[in-house]
Amino acid sequence: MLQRKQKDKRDNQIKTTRLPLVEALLHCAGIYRIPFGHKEKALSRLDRSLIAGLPVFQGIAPEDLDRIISRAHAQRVPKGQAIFEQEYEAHFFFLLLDGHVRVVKSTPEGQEVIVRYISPGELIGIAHALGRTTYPASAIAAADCVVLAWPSSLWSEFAAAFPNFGANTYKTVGSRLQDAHTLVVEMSTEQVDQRVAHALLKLVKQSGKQTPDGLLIDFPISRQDIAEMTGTTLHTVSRLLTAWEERGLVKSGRQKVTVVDPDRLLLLAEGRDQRN
Amino acid sequence: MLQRKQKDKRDNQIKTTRLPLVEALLHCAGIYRIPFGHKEKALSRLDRSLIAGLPVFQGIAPEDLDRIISRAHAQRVPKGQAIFEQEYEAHFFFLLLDGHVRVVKSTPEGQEVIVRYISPGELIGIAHALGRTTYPASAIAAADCVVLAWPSSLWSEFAAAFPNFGANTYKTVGSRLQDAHTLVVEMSTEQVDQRVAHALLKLVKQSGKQTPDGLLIDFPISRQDIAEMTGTTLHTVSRLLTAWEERGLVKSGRQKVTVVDPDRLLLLAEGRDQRN
DNA sequence: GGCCTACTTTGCTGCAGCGCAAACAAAAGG
DNA sequence: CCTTTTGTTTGCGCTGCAGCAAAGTAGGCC
Repeated sequence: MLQRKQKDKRDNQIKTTRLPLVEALLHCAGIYRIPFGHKEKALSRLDRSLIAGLPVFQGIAPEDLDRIISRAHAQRVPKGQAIFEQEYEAHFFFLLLDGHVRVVKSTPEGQEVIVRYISPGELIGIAHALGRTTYPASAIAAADCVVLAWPSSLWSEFAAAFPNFGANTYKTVGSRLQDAHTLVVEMSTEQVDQRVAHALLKLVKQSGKQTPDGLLIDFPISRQDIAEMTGTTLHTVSRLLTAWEERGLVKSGRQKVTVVDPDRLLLLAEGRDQRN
Repeated sequence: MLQRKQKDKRDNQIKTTRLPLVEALLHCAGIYRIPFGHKEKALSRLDRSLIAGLPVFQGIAPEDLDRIISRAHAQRVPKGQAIFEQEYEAHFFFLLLDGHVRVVKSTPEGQEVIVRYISPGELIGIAHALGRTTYPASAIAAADCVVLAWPSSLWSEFAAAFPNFGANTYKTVGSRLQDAHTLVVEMSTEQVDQRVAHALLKLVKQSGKQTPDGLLIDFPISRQDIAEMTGTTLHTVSRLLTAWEERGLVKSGRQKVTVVDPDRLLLLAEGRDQRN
């Protein structure tokens, strides 16, 4: 397909240095705050009752949930930093509380492919649930993030002690497998414009925020990112977006995309577009 | 990428009619045979002791294994027939005992993508382990097959009663997720020739049989099949194979591919090929 | 044996979209 | 405020590969 010469800019991920996990570990107990650069991030509202509502913890008794959460460490990850990196020993698994994360696989040649985006409430780094001891991909904070981290060794312990927890994470793995397969099908059968359209629609579905203009993708995303999701180049993505903007399908700016007309974009994604 | 006009020949899978599951159901007890067209297929050697050696049943007590196997029905599937079809209710899950199966996803437009090949000993149709009630893809016998079939309702029962069974199937799902992700990366970053080379190498690794000429892919596979694995057209695959045959990398005939020089093919797959 | 069907080969044409290059614009940082 | 960095736009040429067409070939089947 393409042969993007290494990763245009964003060379070698200089910014994404490995996180010292010691830093910013706050015990989850009652009300607390994590200082977050200029703004303070109040975690008080992300208490047990809220966490309990997440799909991962569905069907788990409150006291069990307490036991699970009490073993976690909260951690903040500034935009651009790695939560974990491909091929490293998977010492921890994570729950994203706030922010957005992109999961990236790098080829030996240094090209990068964005496998998926993670939204708050989802698990990441569950390498052990896949029967691995190393992370199969890197997780980079697409925006400032807050995560809960557990030592990986606890994963099997939790899964054994709380069958629902195991079942729920496996359900996650299952649906990710299906997503991956649809992606393969898209990559095999669709033209670039359809793939990009599909990618935008997925992003909007996953984290679209209603604005006067339309549905805004709620985290910074560059042309390069979209290119790495769809197996094309940032140039082509740029051209497509400007063309679509002229047609009133989307509206976009620096690291920002708003889908104005999802219906027509869907038509385009499915190749049932009248013009071109 | 491509835009293969529907599925060239092999129109609408006329041959892959749905199987009457009633037919050829033999209870797994002791030594038995399934008549198989011209040749008789002796299943006597596929008895418990052999089945017990499969990864799926690792760590399961012999008496539990008996209980599991006693609830299965053996079934033969002639080449070209579907074991199950996409979108149908997943009433059964299967264990492939003999033969080879291709897992195919069809797009609404009628294009088909081969998601993976299944070898003997692997599970298929485990929709319930993915949290689905319908099959996400079709499974077509690439050669005459023998499968064990269980009603899907038993899956959760087994997983609960025999933790190892559950864990092992989840491990399967996990590794399939990883395979799918590598496939996505390949589709995103590689040229057609690299993708085809990688596909051949995977097939050979999975079911290569040593022959005087080299490693033969041990089931009938057409140019069209390879094209559907790699997101290209049978024409391009044909051209590549003849070119490679001239260079002594492979040897191929009708529905038959032998990899003569896996090392040089790997170089090509990784784009470290000297010429072109 | 001979027909028919399914698979394969090969040439030619066209174009989607990549590679390269260069200018621009908006943040960030000092 | 100015400078630097990082993301975006746009033009142009080139090519990998799909699309089309048509002929050749191997098996299956009667």
